[in-house]
Amino acid sequence: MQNVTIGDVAKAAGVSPATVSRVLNANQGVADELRQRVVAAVDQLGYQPNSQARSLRTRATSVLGLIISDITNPFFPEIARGVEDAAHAAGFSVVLANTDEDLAKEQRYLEVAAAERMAGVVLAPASSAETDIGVLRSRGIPVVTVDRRLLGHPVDSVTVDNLAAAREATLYLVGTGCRRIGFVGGPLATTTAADRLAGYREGLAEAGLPFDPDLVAHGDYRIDGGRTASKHLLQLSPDALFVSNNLMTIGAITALDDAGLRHPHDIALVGFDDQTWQTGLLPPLTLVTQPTYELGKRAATALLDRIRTPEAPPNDVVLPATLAVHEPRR
Amino acid sequence: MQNVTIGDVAKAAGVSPATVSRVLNANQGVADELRQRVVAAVDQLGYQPNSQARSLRTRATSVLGLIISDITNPFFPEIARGVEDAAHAAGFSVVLANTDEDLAKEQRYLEVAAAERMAGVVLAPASSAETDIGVLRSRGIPVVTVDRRLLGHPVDSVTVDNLAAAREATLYLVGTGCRRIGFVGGPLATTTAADRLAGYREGLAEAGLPFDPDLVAHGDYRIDGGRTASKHLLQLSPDALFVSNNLMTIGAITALDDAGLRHPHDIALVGFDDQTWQTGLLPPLTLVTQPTYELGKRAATALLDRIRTPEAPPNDVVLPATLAVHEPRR
DNA sequence: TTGAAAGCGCTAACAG
DNA sequence: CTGTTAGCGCTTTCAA
Repeated sequence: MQNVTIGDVAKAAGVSPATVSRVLNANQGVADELRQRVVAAVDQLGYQPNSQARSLRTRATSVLGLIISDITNPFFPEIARGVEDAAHAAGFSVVLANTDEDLAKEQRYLEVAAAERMAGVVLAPASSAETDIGVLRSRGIPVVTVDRRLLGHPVDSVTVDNLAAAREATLYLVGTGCRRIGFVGGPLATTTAADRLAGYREGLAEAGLPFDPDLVAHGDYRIDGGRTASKHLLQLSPDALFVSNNLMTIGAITALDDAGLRHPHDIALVGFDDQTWQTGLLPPLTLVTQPTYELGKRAATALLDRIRTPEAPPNDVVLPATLAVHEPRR
Repeated sequence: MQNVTIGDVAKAAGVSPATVSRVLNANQGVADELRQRVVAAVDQLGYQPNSQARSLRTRATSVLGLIISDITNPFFPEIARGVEDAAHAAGFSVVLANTDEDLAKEQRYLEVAAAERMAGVVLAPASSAETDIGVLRSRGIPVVTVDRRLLGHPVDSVTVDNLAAAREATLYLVGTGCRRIGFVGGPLATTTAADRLAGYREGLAEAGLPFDPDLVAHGDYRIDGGRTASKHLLQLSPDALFVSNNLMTIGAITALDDAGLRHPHDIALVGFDDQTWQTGLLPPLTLVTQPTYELGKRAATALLDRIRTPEAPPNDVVLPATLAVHEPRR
């Protein structure tokens, strides 16, 4: 029972291995009687095809890579879930890897993907310019970037309209009367950070407000970075803080707390990314909300499409991010 | 450049494939000169061994499975991260799968793990009694359960002392003066739910309080389940609610809100699992805190150990869960 | 419609 | 220390 091979099944069914293979892969015609004998033998022996051997022969695996910065960042589990659901529905497995925004680590995982001959990779690149997908490229392994784009390469991507969303959020704050809006940005190596900053600037411009570089501080998309950046900005007594990702929003809340400020009474606060903790807790927060699960799901389906038709022109899917206003009285 | 094989490298280095293999696998002695020629050829050609071929030959893969209920439940990303960090440090990749506590889905993923000849599986079983790891067993694929145990089979496990933690939390509530403590439990098919319930009962007994079955309601470890169960219990006007997992704690908070009750003023609330949202938000909550990352990491190392020494006796690692008291004034 | 045979890329005996 | 050879389990021509 240890290791049933196709040969064992063939013997048990009184046919050749080729016939078993044909039955298993729904190939050609196989006489009904033989087919039934094979099927019977398969589940009598509990046979499961060795996918290594199959891949070796067919030069195709059914494994996708999912390379993100950190599954521990609450933004990513939904993405991962979307990717997996789509992948598994198509008979693919997904291998997860965390880069921690580290280019070297990212590169190592790209190499693993190449060595494993993965069918394709969904990637949230650590850097829009420095991430190098050459290892995959040269082996014909397709890549779809998710959440972030890769500049300079024609790669499929599934992202959100960060610029529009940030612009809208900024205009919303202006609309509630804010004039000195501090912006907590992300690592500029990512397109999300760049786009959100651009949206903030556009919003300001559109409202006729000046852009003050001092009111911008960059964090690392993590709690502490958001806290530090916010603390810094709070010294300049802004009347609002627009924080450009989920974890940094938590950091900002902490910074407000540290400074003895309360939102929405003392200062306006707009964050990014709806999360579980939003439910019924804290004073509700106005947030830019992304269709996270959808992002992952679309990325996976785009990748699967690409695997089927490698030559189609690259495609950028851009989903809307919407502002969810949750401000009580001020 | 498309598909460099070991033969190409051998040719380029002027040696045999076997020698290249020996260099790559740090086998035996290879003369320094040859070794250098091989190394040079490898990175000149950008060669990466085909892991399918290697696995086929060696009958060993470097892929671990991680089968959990839902990566979207904030409890699991930390586990996943712990597993991955340990796995990657040992040169293994990890394939993620979500069962949604569905036995059929779980079974399918176990079969995938078998078909892929994974080196081992870290599993949070959907049911302590009904989950059947026979597919893996019969193929000699080791399993370590994490967070939950599997009853009736000698399987390695890495869990937390749920009983002790629940008992402690219950005693804590009694200590603050509570007498009618409602318990929101999880799906009894899981050992965590059973153990936590047992701990609650022990705590009650130890405090000399009666166990009232009416004060127990079971949810499904998800937000809505927690909300419904809490709502139900609140009708019996308990003076405390002890909620046995993270998502249901959020549901409970919502239920309190719905009922116009405020913790800690109107009712005591103790939850499970520290989470990001705990930081600086809501009125702080007393929580049973688990070493989640550690749980994942230990599970992976236990699995890797088991892969190395399949015959060692099964081992149950039990980590402590601690009560983090965060109650302001009432 | 079915079977025989070759070969995917690698490693492990076995010679030398 | 190195090369030759066989074969892991599968699919896919090619013949019959």
